[in-house]
Amino acid sequence: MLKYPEYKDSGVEWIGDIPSHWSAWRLKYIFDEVDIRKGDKQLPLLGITKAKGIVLRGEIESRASVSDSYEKYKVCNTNDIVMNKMQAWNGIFGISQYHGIVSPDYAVFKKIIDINVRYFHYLLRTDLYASLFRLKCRGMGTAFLRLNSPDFFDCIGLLPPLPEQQAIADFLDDKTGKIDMLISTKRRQIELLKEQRTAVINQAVTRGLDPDVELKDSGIEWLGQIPKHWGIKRLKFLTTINTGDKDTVNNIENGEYPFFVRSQTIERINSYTYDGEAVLTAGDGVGVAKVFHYINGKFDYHQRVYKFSDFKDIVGKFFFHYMKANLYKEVIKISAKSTVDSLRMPMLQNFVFALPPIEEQNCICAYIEETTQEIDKTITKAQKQIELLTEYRTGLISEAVTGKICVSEQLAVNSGKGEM
DNA sequence: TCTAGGCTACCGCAACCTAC
DNA sequence: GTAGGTTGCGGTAGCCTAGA
Repeated sequence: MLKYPEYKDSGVEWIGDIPSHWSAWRLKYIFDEVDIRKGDKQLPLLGITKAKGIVLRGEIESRASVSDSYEKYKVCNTNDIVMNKMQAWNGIFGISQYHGIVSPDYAVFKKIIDINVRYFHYLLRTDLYASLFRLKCRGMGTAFLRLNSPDFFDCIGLLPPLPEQQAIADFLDDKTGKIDMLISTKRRQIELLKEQRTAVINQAVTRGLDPDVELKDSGIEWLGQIPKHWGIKRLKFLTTINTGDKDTVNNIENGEYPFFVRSQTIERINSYTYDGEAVLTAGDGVGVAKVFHYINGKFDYHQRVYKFSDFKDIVGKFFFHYMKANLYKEVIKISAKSTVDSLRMPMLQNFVFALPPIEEQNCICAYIEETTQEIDKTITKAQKQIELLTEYRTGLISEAVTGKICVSEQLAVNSGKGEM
């Protein structure tokens, strides 16, 4: 990366050196606050996210309520900078691409000198500025951290010559666009790998490993066809079902044994009520038919967690994979919409298993473990690549907007000659 | 007495509301 | 205008109680 030929002390400790031809101005000389309240329901309601900046509220998952009356909502125009006062310390700023309205708790700023707003979009969202805004926030030590407009105006903004602001914004649009595309490709790859993983397990536990095997109708709608030599058995003939007797509060930090509660998180405890091979699943809540654990050893479990153990004619691991792949299909049919659904014991006891001979079950489990291990490795690698790309993106933006790197050779040569 | 159905409390988050 | 209280929502977990 190129450097500028000459740097100077910015005079601001937290900024450090800046290119010698750049300026540092208080934000009050760059922006003014606009507070227009129109109450116009025709205008789109906007929100801000860390990832995307300003977006239509309908496009984001916001749990916040919306007031019946829009009288107090603030109007923002295209190219206005909008700040979520309560989240400014987290880099929640954005340049609006819309003419719309925002929450009364947001602040809307309009430029009062000729600047490139996209440059400031990048600058104000850096970790450097997020840290500064956090220090400036009122209400430290309380639940309410807010950056008020006077404290925002009091901050120093870096001001390269206008053509350079444009060049930095163009450079970052180009680079971050490419990085975002790469990240998006990696995310899609992870999604596909997860789908592949599910499909591999599903196929193996309901059709076996031989693609040419002769099939028969299972007689169960959601199960469809199964290999001709497989049997059908109900769960109650394959395992014993129990529930635990503990509550989540019984967990002990750094306890000796695993403690299975209703969520995916495995707590710790110093007691154990079972020692052996078992499969566990949440008995109610959102984890129903989604949260599964396989264990072979000592553990304890919650009063609303089902334990399946003492397997007969079925291998524990096969039971685990089969339940994880198929139980949800059955639970959906009986569940109410409430978040507190409960597995009905009769449904559970009569849940149908397509059952290969024990030897084949072992082969299927070995195949699943070998195949998913490879898929998991690829997923981990892709996740690591996303982390690295995200870090690179953050670093690149930070270095470009603070002048630590120069975005073009021409700028490096001409620096100092540009004008505001 | 035990199990499990169902209601409710609690928590975190984010925006709205209002007293000062 | 600001600070801090309130509200709504989704998720998690505790409590009460009817029925076996």
